[in-house]
Amino acid sequence: MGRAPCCEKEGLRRGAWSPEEDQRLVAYIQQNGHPNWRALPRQAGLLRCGKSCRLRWINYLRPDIKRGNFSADEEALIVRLHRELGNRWSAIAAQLPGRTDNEIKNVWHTHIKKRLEDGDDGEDKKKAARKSKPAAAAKRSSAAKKTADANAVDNNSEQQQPFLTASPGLSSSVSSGVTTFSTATDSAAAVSSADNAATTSHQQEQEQEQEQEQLGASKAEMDMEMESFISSAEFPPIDDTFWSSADVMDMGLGAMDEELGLALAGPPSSSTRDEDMEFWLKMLLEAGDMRDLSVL
DNA sequence: AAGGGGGTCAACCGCTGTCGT
DNA sequence: CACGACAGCGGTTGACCCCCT
Repeated sequence: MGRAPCCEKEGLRRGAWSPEEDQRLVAYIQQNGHPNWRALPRQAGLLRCGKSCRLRWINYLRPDIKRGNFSADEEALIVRLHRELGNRWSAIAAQLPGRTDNEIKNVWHTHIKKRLEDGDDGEDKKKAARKSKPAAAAKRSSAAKKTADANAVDNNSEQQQPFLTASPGLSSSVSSGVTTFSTATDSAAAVSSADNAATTSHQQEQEQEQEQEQLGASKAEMDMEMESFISSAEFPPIDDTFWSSADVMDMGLGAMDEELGLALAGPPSSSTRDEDMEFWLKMLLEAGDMRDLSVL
């Protein structure tokens, strides 16, 4: 039926977003929401395609975005959900509060998939040692720099900075304050994944139970660690309107745990990424899931 | 010290699903 | 019912950065 191009290409900016553009977009959405992505860039005074604005907001600027490395539990959950849902990244993302489909997709292709394909312990550890610290840290700091730049642009409106780019401490395996941002999409995805879960075979359930037992289920321990971390961490200032508008205060860490659900059996309370990696590798090997996963 | 190779991530592209008219 | 507009999704790409040789 001949679709019109998503936007007129002429005169529209492409590529990396500047701090000014970020601020403009955030300020506009903060004030007006995003009832119409197509019209948004024009109304916000941005020379961007509506899709580009949407993507930028969803994947980077949204106030509830959780940045930093994925914890071992998150990766485990991704593996499990991917086994159940396939490449339905948005559905998977719906089960991981604060994570975006794009991010999960990236992590899958760059970390998890390779690890599962390799199944090579020694090589893995070598890679993990290389990746987990410097590279990842560099990337994070790069993102952080961007935020810093944005902050520098408008120091006066600092308290309005919605960006939740991870502070250095947030790059650890422990997640930052996690909230959910309930959207129609998320709900739909949650419903679809729930449907999917309902069709999960009894055998899979048994496997999951066994896996949970094997994982040691130190959930309470993890909760304590999480709370401890959050209470000690310093978060960037966030405008209250974001929290209220996003309805995020309704959901605390307990709710997050519920959302992650039984699928989440936390690792031993490891505080470093390397330890997470070791846990993860061990878990995969011991859980006997590698047979299934290697097919992927 | 410098260049190449590989890893990572943000952003783009094109397709599909949904909803309103 | 047909059509168009829009949002959302998944695959892919390109730029950037670090490590290794």
